[in-house]
Amino acid sequence: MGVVRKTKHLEQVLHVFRQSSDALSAGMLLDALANEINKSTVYRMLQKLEDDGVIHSFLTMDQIRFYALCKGCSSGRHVDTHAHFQCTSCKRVSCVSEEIVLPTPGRARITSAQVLLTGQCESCLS
Amino acid sequence: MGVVRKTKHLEQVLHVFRQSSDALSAGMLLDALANEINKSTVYRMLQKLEDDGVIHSFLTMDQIRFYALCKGCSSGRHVDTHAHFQCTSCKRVSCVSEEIVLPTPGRARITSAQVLLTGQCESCLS
DNA sequence: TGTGTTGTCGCAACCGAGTTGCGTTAATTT
DNA sequence: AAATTAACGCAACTCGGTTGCGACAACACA
Repeated sequence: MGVVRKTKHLEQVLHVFRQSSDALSAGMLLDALANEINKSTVYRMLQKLEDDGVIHSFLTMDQIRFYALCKGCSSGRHVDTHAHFQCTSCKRVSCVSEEIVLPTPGRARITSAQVLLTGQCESCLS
Repeated sequence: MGVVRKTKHLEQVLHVFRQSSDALSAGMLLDALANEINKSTVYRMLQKLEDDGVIHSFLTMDQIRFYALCKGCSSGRHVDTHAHFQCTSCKRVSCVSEEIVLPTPGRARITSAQVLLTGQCESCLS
């Protein structure tokens, strides 16, 4: 499965991701595209891009899914133990480059991990 | 603010939490109470209990908020850098006791952190 | 023990992120 | 150029969670 056709809309979405250094939610994408693309189209596209490993997603405290075109992930193996940071003031979400050492509870087999830091970013503090 | 009256419902909810070693979602609580308590009452109670520091909450991969009456948190200071683990098979969520060392991105001020591990638990593996 | 205050409850309607079914449009194959 | 079918738009839907409001009951005080 995955993305098989290069449509105009796909290019637009990828362009928005490349422009932005932050992670984006579906709503932010829709706004950025000035509602040129239908809501369900955007959701379907994000889902496919994630299946293809082009982007990865995670949730913030207010239950909204964010998507990011992360450096480490796109080229080869998937780096999924990096953290994400959301500023409570400006709501922007960014990837934290540092790797994190995570514990393995009992004898469970961990397949994925997500770390979300919340607080105030540098520019909102000043 | 916070909980100021000891109602029958409050006792029931706290009892369910004490019985269970896992974290619970609002839906699970409603089921456990066999719908004796109204949905909005449960949500309002969970919100207040969280404000009071009696329980803490976090999100799982499928965007559902879970609540836990955690050991470290209830007595004195709030330990919020412990992880949570959800089994993809049985959907149960538990607290991971080990503390985690987290990075501080740039000059941001981190106020909270949540770590979610996903995988298969010991009993679902066997 | 009775009465007033007000926190809590149940109900029903609502909100918003995300999903789905289906008929149409357009990218790719031949 | 025609056929195929992935991707699209629309509208209706799902579901976790919220809200406004009138009714009820926990607590304080007499």
